[in-house]
Amino acid sequence: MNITSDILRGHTETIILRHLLEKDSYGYEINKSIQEKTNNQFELKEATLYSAFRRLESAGWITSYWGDETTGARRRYYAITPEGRNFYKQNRTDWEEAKRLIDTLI
Amino acid sequence: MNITSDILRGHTETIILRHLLEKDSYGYEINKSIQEKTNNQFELKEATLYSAFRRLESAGWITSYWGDETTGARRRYYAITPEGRNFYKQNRTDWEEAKRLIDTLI
DNA sequence: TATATATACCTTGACAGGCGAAGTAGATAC
DNA sequence: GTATCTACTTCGCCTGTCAAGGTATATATA
Repeated sequence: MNITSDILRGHTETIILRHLLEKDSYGYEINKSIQEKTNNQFELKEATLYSAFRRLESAGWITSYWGDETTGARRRYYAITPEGRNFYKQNRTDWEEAKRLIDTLI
Repeated sequence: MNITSDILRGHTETIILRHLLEKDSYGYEINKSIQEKTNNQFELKEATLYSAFRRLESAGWITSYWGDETTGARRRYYAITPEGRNFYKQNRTDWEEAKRLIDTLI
């Protein structure tokens, strides 16, 4: 199946933050992880992923730094901030509420 | 609470179709019904509602006709088509799948 | 040696749906 | 006579997704 962009919309940031709760990570790894978790049913498009990083960082919910890889491609790591954690929690709550609302309406 | 536009996105059409499964209806009534069902936690904005009608009709999922009110404001009634019913069913299925996916990711 | 593939990031511009704002118009309440 | 409710409509903005294109390093493979 494929989850449509419109249903995905609004969850991208929460999905990223969820991943960063566990550990600092970088775009490529986050996306691979999403694919694995969903048995390749789902992936974030690169442009979507990286534009979400920009939003999250400028909102203060994540910070970033370059990894010190001595070999291979460079990696930009992201870390969640305390504000990011709160934002994540709020999103989780909103999602539970939204699920209930949508379920009563469709 | 307020469900955000981004989470709403993609469900507007399904919500409308759901309502039309029961009976032919018109914009104002559909919106009132949504407000009642959700205890005023949620409403479709008029512009959103009516632009969704346009999409649904041009896609062949609903048809419309003017009511024969002899008093009060005129009403444009909408009826769901067989294709609309199929589309609705598919959307329901997709939603169940999407819920599961999102729940594993956030 | 060339070339394909995987890792890893980035930018630009188009597109689509939600929505604020504004308008029209008849009916009813006060 | 004026406010409120019913009922529909259009215009233009905003925002998130994504297709398409690009850069660069490392490894496998033919």
